[in-house]
Amino acid sequence: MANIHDVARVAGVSISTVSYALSGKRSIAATTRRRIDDAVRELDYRANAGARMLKGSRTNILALSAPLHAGTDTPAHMTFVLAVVTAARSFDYDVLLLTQDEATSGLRRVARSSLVDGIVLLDVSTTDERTQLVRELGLPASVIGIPGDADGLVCVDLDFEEAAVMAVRRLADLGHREIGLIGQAPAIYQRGSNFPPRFRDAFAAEAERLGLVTAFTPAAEDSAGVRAAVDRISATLPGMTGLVLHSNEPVQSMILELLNQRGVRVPHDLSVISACSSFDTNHLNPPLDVIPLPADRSCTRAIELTMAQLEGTVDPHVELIEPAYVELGSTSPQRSR
Amino acid sequence: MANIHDVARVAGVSISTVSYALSGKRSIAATTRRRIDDAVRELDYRANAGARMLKGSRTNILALSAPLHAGTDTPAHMTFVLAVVTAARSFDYDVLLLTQDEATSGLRRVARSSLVDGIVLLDVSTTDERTQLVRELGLPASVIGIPGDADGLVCVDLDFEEAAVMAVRRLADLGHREIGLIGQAPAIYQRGSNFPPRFRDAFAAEAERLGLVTAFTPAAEDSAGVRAAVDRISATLPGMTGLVLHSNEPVQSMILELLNQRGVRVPHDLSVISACSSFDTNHLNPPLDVIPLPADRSCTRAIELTMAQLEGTVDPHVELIEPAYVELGSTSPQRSR
DNA sequence: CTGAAAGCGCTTACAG
DNA sequence: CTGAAAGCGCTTACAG
Repeated sequence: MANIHDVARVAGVSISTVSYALSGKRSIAATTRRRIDDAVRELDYRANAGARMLKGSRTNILALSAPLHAGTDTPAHMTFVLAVVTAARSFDYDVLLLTQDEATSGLRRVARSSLVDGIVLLDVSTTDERTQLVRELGLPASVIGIPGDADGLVCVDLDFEEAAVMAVRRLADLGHREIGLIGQAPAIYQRGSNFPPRFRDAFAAEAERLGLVTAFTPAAEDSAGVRAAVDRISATLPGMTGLVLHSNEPVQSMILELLNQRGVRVPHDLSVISACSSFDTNHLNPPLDVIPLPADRSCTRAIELTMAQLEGTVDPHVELIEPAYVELGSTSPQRSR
Repeated sequence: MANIHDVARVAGVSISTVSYALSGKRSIAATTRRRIDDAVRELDYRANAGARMLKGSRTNILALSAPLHAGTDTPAHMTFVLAVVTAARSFDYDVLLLTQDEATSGLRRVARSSLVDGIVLLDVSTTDERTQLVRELGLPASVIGIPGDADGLVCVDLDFEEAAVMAVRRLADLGHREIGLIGQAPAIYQRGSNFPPRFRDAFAAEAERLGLVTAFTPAAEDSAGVRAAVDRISATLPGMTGLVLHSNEPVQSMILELLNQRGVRVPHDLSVISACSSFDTNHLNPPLDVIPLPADRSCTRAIELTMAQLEGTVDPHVELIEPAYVELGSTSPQRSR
């Protein structure tokens, strides 16, 4: 593999000039620059990563801790992983993938050996041992999601409360007075994932504030569980004319099919909103109004904040991403019944 | 961050002794070793990754090229990604995740800058530009899957042909004479993924060899597509008593529910086999006999072969993983009708 | 606008 | 069983 001395020799300059030409950190005569560029191309030169890390004190690598728990929506999870990589690359950073097995030991290892310049934490639970470790390590770090104790951390997440408020108001504005929420699998609410209860509680609070009648049920992810959830919520709230779905794609798809089988027309008989979904609700039948879970925005912001921490000091804080409402025709004004 | 000089000072030895004590590359007096271990613990020392890369000419990092195409079964894909990371870690290797956007440029970049010691390619298609690049780069590399031109490459994959043969023989042995295969989404067979046609063609060939009557249909992944597929195959082969499913979990689940709705009992009326599935078919209703797609074995083997390439020369070759048949009660002898 | 040189933190022959 | 020293390939003050 060609090194910087080879390039310098071919270009007829010193290695420092080569280095400066490539980093752009000082001005280089046009002709010199051309000779260097030619040599680089001729030799297919790229600066040795190890040498850059050692000397430059920047590794240009980020650690991504992305544990995949049972019950996690894998496609959504993957969307976040890819969004992190894409965002990191836009800052010329590569991403080292750390998994469940090594949740804390792996972070400690790559941090202590200066393999990475920063850390991104995915899928944090209310109590997550990784958060304490990140505080200890003192490395730039961003958390996607909000742990129970966010003290001293930089966190980014969709504003799930505001998303719930938005969904409730949309239905209320259309005249619906009895609205339901079908949520995630029951286990999720126990496991300590923090956004599902955040959404559920804000939903209930806003509905109460507006004087609406509500019902909530979780939904297990198989067809029996989905059917049971729909039965349960219909029984609890027979007059329900608005329904919010906070669940993964297969579950939402099954719910719509079930409604269809039972002759419930969307939105004629029931206005339905898909909340915090990371997939394209245009592919559902019918397409659902959606408040998207914007993985790209969360991840881009998390990477930006990590980069900012590398530069100067960014004070620890929680940054909530404003939700947006996308109309796709699955809600309509309440009809008199 | 403590460096090797700090450790040497605290332990009262030279840095070379520290280095050798940590690498185990020469014998160290027990008392010396203890002093070094204590110092390492006290200082929470880990060798600087950049310095090791530079001097040691090993980075202990592998690049994983894992493009996520439209139509890819994301949970299966994620299973492979995690299995690669786990296997790599067992050799003290970390994994750098490269995505679709940078399919070739990213590989070129990390290879030319000596950031990685080797490459693992996931989800290769019949014609895949990454394979030619890998040949060019001359870095240790393993391909999971089999590209059209495997020349000069080290490839690992489940023996899909043998899996198809196994499924057909199982049904034939039980006396079934008319058997069906429901495959992946139609787009998959066009896109150039190579295992779906491999499975389909071997299924047909073995059935013909045994004098069985067969029908094949792809299945789009929504409920309408699944229903259409089941209708199609029932119409083509009204006497069908054996059915093989080569599809993702939601599709297999929908098929079983559809059969149940139509009063088709498994295995009483229809023997069903789940083929090359990366999920737990015990969670289906009913649980299905399965020929697993063993992501862990493929990935472990791919990593082993990459490590072997790092050591000496491993000749390019294709390595097929023997399929296994797991009985879970979804097949039974054909009844006289 | 350019170059000579120090030094980042290791590993590993070489020497004893 | 241990140490002094070279050198991996860069980046970046320092100097002109």
